[in-house]
Amino acid sequence: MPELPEVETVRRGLEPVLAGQRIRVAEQRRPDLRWPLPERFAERLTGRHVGALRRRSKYLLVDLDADAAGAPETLIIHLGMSGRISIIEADAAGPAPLGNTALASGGTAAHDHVSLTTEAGHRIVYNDPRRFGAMDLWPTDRLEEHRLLAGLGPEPLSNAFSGETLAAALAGRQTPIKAALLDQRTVAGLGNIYVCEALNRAGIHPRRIAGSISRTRIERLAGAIRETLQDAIAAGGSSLRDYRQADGELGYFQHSFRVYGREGEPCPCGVAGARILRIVQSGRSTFYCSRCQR
DNA sequence: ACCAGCTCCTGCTTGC
DNA sequence: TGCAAGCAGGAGCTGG
Repeated sequence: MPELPEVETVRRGLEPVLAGQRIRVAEQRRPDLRWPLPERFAERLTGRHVGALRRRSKYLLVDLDADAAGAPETLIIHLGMSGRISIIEADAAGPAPLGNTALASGGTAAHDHVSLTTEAGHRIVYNDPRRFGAMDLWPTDRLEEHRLLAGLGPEPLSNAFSGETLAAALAGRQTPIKAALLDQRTVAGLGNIYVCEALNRAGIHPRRIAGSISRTRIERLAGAIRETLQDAIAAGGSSLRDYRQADGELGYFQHSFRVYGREGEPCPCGVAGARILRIVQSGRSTFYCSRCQR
C-alpha cells in the first residue's frame, strides 16, 4: 500500500479539486471496507463543505464543516494495501453511476466502493480490491482520540521527530530494528518499502536489535528516514502494482529504490561484491546489503 | 509489557 | 496452456 509518501502525493493531488468545495453527491457501494463504514455514511457526507486536506501518518484527513448535529467532522481515509483514489471529470449532465471509472480512467470498474462528486463536477472515487482500507467520520476537535490515530508516533517530517526522539523510542526495545520501524508507535508512516530503504541509507542491518544501536547511528537513521521520505514525495511516491497518483500519473520513486525488490543486484554502496539479499522477518520480505549494513 | 505470528481480502506472478 | 500456490505496500488482534 501506500506508505507516507504515497498518501502525501494523493493528498496533494486531491487538494486542488476538493479543498473548499461542497460535496454535491456522496455514494457508497457496500456497507464496509475493513470495518463497517459509519451509519448513514453517504447521507452524512452529502452537502458538506470541505475545508483543509491534511495527512497524519498514512491517514488522509478531510476536514468537513459542521454536520446536522452542529459539530465539524473529519473524514478519515486509510488506503490499506490496495486503496486508490482517482479524480474523474464528471459529465456535465451529472454524476456517472459508481463502477464507471473504466470509462474515464482506463482502469477497472470493479471495487469502486465510495465516490464523492463536487459541485464543480469532479468525481473522486475510492477503489480498493483487497479492502484493507478504512474510512470513518470523527469530530475534528477530538481527532487525536480516534482509535486509529491515538497511538501513532511522531510525524517523521516534523520537528517532533529527531535522533533524540527516535533514540528514546527505541530504548530498551528487544525487537529487530526492521520490526521496530514498522511499528507505527515508533515513528508514523513507514511501511516495508521505506523501512528497507532507510536502513540501507543508514548502513544498519535489519536484524540489529533496536535497543542496542548506538546514538550516533540512530542519529544517522533519523536523517535517512527523513531523506528517504522527502525524496519519495518529490518523485510522486512509488508505483508498484496498484498505486497511482490521484490524477492517474505513476509515481517514479521505485526507480530510485536502492534495495527494495532488488534481490541479487549489486548494492549502490559500490563495495566490491556487495549484493542485495532478501530475508523474511515476521513474515515480510526484507531487502538489505550484507556489506554496507551492519 | 513486550513480542511473534496469524488474519482479513483480492489479484498478480511464479512454478509445475 | 492451465492451474494452484505463493506473495503483496497494513496493522489489529491473539496468545505466549
